[in-house]
Amino acid sequence: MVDKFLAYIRERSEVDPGDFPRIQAMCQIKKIRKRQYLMHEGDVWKHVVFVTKGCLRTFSIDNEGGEHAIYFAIENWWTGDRQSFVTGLPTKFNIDALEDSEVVLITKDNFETLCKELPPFNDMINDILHKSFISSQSRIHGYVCNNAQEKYREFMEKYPDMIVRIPQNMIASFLGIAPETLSRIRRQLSKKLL
Amino acid sequence: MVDKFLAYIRERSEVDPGDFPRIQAMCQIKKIRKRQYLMHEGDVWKHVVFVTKGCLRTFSIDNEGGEHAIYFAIENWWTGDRQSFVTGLPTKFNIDALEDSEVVLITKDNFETLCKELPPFNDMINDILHKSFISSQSRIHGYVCNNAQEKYREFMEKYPDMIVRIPQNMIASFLGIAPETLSRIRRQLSKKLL
DNA sequence: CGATTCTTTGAAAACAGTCAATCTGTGTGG
DNA sequence: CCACACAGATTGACTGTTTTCAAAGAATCG
Repeated sequence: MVDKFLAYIRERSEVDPGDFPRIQAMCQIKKIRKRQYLMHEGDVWKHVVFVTKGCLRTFSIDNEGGEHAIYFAIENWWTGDRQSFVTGLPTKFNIDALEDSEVVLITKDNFETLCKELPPFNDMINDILHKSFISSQSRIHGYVCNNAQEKYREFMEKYPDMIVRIPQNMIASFLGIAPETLSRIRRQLSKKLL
Repeated sequence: MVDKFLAYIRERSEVDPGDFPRIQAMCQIKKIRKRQYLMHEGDVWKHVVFVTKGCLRTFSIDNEGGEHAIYFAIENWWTGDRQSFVTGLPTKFNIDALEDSEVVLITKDNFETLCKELPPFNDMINDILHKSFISSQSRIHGYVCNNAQEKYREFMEKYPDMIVRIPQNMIASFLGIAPETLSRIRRQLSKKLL
């Protein structure tokens, strides 16, 4: 399934397809079955992860043992922990699979080689970083300005493909609200639409 | 006061000081007095902004007219609206000065020239972008996982220089809570410390 | 089908928001 | 220099929302 990754690169960058075999040689495929972990809190994370199939959840565990979803990644999304990747410090997060999934892994060394030797690849990565930053800014904006109901509506609009695949209790945890609260919000919204 | 900006570049990058005059020529200084605006909602934002003095607040205004602080920038911080800068769309935010301030402005064209022609400058910018992204991730983490009191404690630890300069009602708005709530949290915390 | 996981619902408790009044410190103009 | 206005902080009473806990219904999977 590296093909999906190469197709992504073809679409998003000016990387010469002649370099694809070289990229492919640096890719490692990993299958993760539902409920299995890709990353554990405390790991030092040394890979870049591209999802080719399934759905992964990044979450943290608080002092009371509660899980908080931070990020979801489905096909054609990236995941991992950039902080740990960049700094070499152990990660505070966990990543597990919500469905049987498949990812492409690239080691830090290989990734840096690609960035250095294929400028269009590097441009693509910087572009992604840019967009990720802008989208995280907009997410912060949502946390500060929106109440629970507005957060949920925004989530629906922004990630319609996710809403149908991800359990509600995890969406609630992503939004920073209790699952019961989300259930009640959904009831209110469905009443409004009648 | 471009000096402060050049000192920042010297410290954070490998840019050859021989290029400093060239950078300086592209910088425009702007003074902003307390309560004045640097950016208005609806503007298309075409500058990069580096703060050399004072304190600026980025905020949005909701449908009921309430202000929500999104971001503060003091000396040696960057501000502006990257989304508008990159996409050319009008900004949803306002920026005003909380103190008499001074900033360095670089136009988009000049900024792109610098990034293209001075690779170490470009590296510095990418590094900043990286760190900004990581820090916004950690802020999201805080919004999802922390209650009001924990958010405030985290803010104090992270930005001790800001806490003494920024009015509490604006910190409250930054944290997404009512100013009265913040006042009560502070009382609780000060009791605990006795 | 039985077990597990997820969602919904209800009632009570905890929490945060609003409104209004008071208090404090700062700065301005007479 | 004083009086006053003003912005910001605090407090109390009240309202409304969200969480928590517990239980009962769906849905899913082996």
